[in-house]
Amino acid sequence: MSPPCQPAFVTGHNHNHCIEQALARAVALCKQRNSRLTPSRRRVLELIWQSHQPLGAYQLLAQLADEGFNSAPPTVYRALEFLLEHGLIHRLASLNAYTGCSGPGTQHSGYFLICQRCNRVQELASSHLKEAVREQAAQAGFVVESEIIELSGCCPQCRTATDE
Amino acid sequence: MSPPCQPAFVTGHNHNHCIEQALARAVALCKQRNSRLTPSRRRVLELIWQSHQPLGAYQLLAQLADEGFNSAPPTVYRALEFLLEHGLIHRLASLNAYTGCSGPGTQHSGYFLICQRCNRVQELASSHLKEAVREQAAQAGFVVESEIIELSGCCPQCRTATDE
DNA sequence: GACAAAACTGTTACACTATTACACTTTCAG
DNA sequence: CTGAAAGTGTAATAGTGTAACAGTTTTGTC
Repeated sequence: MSPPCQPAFVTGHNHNHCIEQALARAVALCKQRNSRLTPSRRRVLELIWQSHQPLGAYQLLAQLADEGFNSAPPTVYRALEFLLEHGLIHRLASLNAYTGCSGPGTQHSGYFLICQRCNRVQELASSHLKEAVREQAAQAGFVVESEIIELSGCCPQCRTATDE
Repeated sequence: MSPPCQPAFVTGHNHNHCIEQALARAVALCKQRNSRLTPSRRRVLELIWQSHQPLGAYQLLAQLADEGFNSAPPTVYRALEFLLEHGLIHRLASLNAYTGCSGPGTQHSGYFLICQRCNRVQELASSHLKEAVREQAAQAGFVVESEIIELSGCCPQCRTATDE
């Protein structure tokens, strides 16, 4: 499997690589699982990967409509459901929006950094953080089944931009 | 100021204490800040504190309507906005619902344990977790301004219940 | 290939969550 | 008392997500 996508908050980040890799991984994963990456599902995934700025369901819907796809809400929600189930995208609860998963295939919760200036999102893969979370929950006798960790703030690029 | 509310996932938890304390703290805080805890604001806070199960805006609205309050959406959203601003409640992004803040006055982000069996929510106040979060973000050059941490799973009481 | 089951898609309608805008009333400081 | 600020009432609407059902395509099996 190809390597994980480059982090969003990296200078010199070539986003075409992200898109290509994300699509290649999705095709491989679906083949491996005998799942069908149909045209509308594939297109939704592509649209989500067009940038690291998460898109809402109705933004996706509008773009699909422009391209001649069916444009009723269930179309996009079904595609999103499929992509979520296969771990190809994540839903950001704080934004009601969807972003590409940077490391599908490996089972993981998403930890997200959300820049409030440029709206880009970067996924963290921190086993350290995961341990801290589980530990705190365990102290309360709680068994964690799913986690939402979304950190909003200012990314390094926007920080240097506002420093000037 | 009275001590923080007892955690939700505690056996022998007397919830009347939670309600009384929450209201007393709210009154004190608003007095101290010259803010007005008007009847509708106060009633919304009470309704939210009726249990540790978070309530949606329209659930609150329905209860207000039953009691003869004005029952248009802005009524409850304004009350929620006020209570959020004063740190008296939290919004759970994963549920679109609102829950009482167990330690208002002290500035803090909320970390939440959400039981998927009984729907009760307990707030964590973990400086350890907070540090881990900031540290991970800092490694990516990111400055955190607000955090959403919501852990869903099974609380200790529901765990022992299902073990039997 | 024929067939039935499963998966996928199209369509309509609707439920739930939240906000805007504007008029009106109450409260409070000077 | 009076003007400004804060709070409330009301109607309309925007944004997000689901339910239900019919029709089509794909897939596995004989």
